[in-house]
Formats: sequence, C-alpha cells, structure tokens
Amino acid sequence: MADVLIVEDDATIRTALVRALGARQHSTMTAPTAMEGLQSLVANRPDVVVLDLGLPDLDGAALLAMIRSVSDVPVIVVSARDDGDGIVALLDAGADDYLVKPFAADQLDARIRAVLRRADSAKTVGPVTVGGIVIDARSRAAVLDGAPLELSPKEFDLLLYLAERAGEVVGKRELLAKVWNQPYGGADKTVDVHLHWLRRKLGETADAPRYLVRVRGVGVKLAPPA
Amino acid sequence: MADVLIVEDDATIRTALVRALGARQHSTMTAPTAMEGLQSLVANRPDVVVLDLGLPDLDGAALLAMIRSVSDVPVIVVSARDDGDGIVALLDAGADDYLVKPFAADQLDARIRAVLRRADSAKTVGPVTVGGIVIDARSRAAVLDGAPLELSPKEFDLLLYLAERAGEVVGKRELLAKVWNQPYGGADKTVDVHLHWLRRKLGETADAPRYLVRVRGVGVKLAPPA
DNA sequence: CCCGTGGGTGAAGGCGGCGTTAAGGCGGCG
DNA sequence: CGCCGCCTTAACGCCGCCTTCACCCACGGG
Repeated sequence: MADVLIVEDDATIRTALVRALGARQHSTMTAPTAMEGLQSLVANRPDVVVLDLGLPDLDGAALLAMIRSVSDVPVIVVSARDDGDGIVALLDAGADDYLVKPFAADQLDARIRAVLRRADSAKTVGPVTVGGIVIDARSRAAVLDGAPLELSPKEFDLLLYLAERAGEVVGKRELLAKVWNQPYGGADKTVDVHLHWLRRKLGETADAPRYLVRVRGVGVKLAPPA
Repeated sequence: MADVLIVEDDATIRTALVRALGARQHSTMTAPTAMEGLQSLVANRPDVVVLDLGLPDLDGAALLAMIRSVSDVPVIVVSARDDGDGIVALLDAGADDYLVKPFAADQLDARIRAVLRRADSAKTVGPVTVGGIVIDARSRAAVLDGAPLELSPKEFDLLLYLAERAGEVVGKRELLAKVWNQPYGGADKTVDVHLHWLRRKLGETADAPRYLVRVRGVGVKLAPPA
C-alpha cells in the first residue's frame, strides 16, 4: 500500500505498529530517534511519516520543521496527550494529521490512507491548454504566458468554449446558443463585442490575430499561433 | 447520550457502572460473559462497548477479535492491572481506549464521550490547509498564520466547506444547500453577510482579497494568496 | 465601379450582482 | 427572567458587466 516511516523511541509500540501496519499491506521502516528518522527520510523516501512526539533527542516540533525543510512528505503526528494548543501549533507547522494515544491501528491506517489520497489527488482533472493559454474551469482562472488573465464571466465562458474546441471553427449562432443560452435570435453583435474584448486581453488585434482567428462568413476558431 | 454495552462478570461492579452511567444520561445493557456480550452486541447494536478483561469464559483479547470480526463499534477495555504490554496488544487488536481499575465513573464517562466523538468524526478525517489557514474539523479550530481564529459556528462551517474545495469556485446556491441545509430558495444574502464577516476575521477586504475571491455571477473560491 | 454583407471599434445606458450596515428575532446560558 | 451571541433579513448604493447602437472599414460579387 505505502512505505511508512515510523519515528518512535518506545520499542514496544514500534514493533506493534510495524506489525499492525504490515498486516494492512504497508511497508514499514523505523527509527528510534529524530536524527535517524531524518536520515532514513532522505535515504528511503517514504510515502508517509508517522512521528511520535516523545522523542529523546529532539522536540517533535523541531523535527517537523527539519522534515519540512527537506521534503513535503505527509506527516502524521502521534502525541501522548490531548493537548489542543500544541496540536494546533503542530498542524500549523506543517503536520498533516494527528492521533492521540492510545489509538486503534485501524485509526492509523485510515489516517494514512486519507493523507495519501489527498496527496495524489492534487493533480487530477486537468485544465485546457491552447498554446500559451491555460484555462481551468473549476477555479475559473485563465493564464496567458504565465500571467493571470482577468476575464469577465462571459469572456471566460466564451474562451473556455472555444478552447474546448481548439482549431475548430465555431459559428456565432452556436456561440449564442451554448454560451449565451439563447436558442434562437439575439443580436449576434454581442458576440463580436466580446470577441473584441477577448482579443484585447489576449494581447492581439483583429488585424494581427494570434489565437482568435476570424473565418469570414462562418465564425471564429481558437488556435495556437503558428 | 449513548447506548453502552457493559461486559463484566462481577455483579457488584456491573450494577455500579449501570447506575453511574445512567446518572450521566447513558442507556446501559449488560452481559456477564463474553458469549452473552457478543449476542447482545449483534442484537442491540450499542454505540460503545465497555469490556472487562477478567471474564470467566474467554480471554479478553479473543473476545475483542470476535467483536472486531462482526462490528467496528468502539471498545473501551477495562483491566485490573496496569500491564503495559498487554494493553499495547489490545490496542493493536482494535481497542479504542483503556482504563485501569480502580477508576472514577467520571473517567469512564469522559472516555466514552471521547471515543464517540472520535468515531463520528472519523469520516471527515484530517485538517485542511490553505495557504496560512489551517482548519481542523474534529476540534473545530482554525488558525491563520499561527494565530487562532475565533469563528462562529456558521462561519466555521462555511470556511471548512470552502477549504475542502480550495481553488474551486462554489456557487451560493450550493453553499445554501450544503452549509445551510436549505435545498431550495433562501435569501442568498445570508451568504454574502457571512462571507463579509469571514473576510473581516481573515484580515482582508472585498476590494483586496487574500483568500476569499469573489467570482462575479458564479460564486466564491478560497485560494491561497499569490 | 458600386453596393451588400460581414465584421471591427468605440461609447452609452441600464441592469443586476455584490458589499456593507443596521435592525430584529431567536435561542442559550446564567 | 434578562442578557448576549448569532443568524437572518432588509435596505441602500456602487460599480462592473452586458447589451445595444452607430459608424466605420474590408471584402467580394454583380
């Protein structure tokens, strides 16, 4: 399932965790001190770290800071006491989750799965890219050559619709129907005006288009520059 | 408060626990042996099990394993001696907490509440981080750049909901439905007002947002500052 | 060469979303 | 019973956005 690094000084708990996690299909490696934990972290690159706070050589928060300076690996903190303020401080310092002893092994397993799920779902459904334009529908943000584009709602919808059909010529009536939700009629001048504004924000003009190319009598297409 | 199954062979302790928990608003059911406890478990589906280790017919760990094979109900183990290794083994086997005799009834009550709290918040695992904001659903605590945020209940729910969808634009209707539990209609002005209060507490204004970005005509999104 | 059509550009106006403030009601807690 | 937070609702005003209009130019066909 995952490679788990356990940093825990109590040998009894350590072996118990190794067995419990092993039974749940995780690979484990252990370290009894903060320093050895750090070394193991850089050497073995685990998927997640389970960090006990009561270490002999270093304060847990200090180790967490050192971990964060070299890696963004998810860290689950295990503390002996239910200390609200301390926990908040640790989470703020970069911990991903915490557990208070005593806890069931299933609990730990669930937390591990949760942080892993969060970690790899960070790069799922992708934005649309056309040349130097990147459009993300979920955040409704658009970027041109690395710089954010400030678009009005209709401008964004229009650009997104065209980008999803990049290279394809789209008629003005189709745009009115799909972007403006007007099945029929409607002054298609509105489309012209919005295209004009889009062009301005894309840093181009109708005479020298880079992305928005007019096809006379048919419509427009969004295509990457030649 | 909760339905508690007490598995305990000593009649004196049993009735004492029933009275003590009853006085603290819990419903109780009892079983003097492991076998009867199992039967009661499947028949009555309690919210939590208090399990004494010194049962006549079965080893505590064995009963715990059997319980775990049929249910994930929280189990609080009560043991006569402070046996470190045995306790670790039991926790590893799936116990959620433990107490060593003798103990005060208030202690048990506190553990029951803690276990239940953990159990029903187990499905919303983990704190959420967005930029300098850290939100923990279990403790209902939020932090901004290391300083605690004092949020009203609705403000917290709103922030949490947005943080769980960080970067994604969320419509006001959706917020009314999910945060306010109003499937239809409703004056979405309420959302505006709460967003205003949230912004104030986040140290930002609508004109110069850092986290709460309004997307006109669509909704809002919570995003880390640029 | 003229005219019709399609498109580019600028400006004006109205509408509606949104920010903000304040008042009132409701429930919890002492 | 009274206080106090919290939530809701209403009112007001601003400003951004969309639409519409007017006028221009470019192109292409008769």
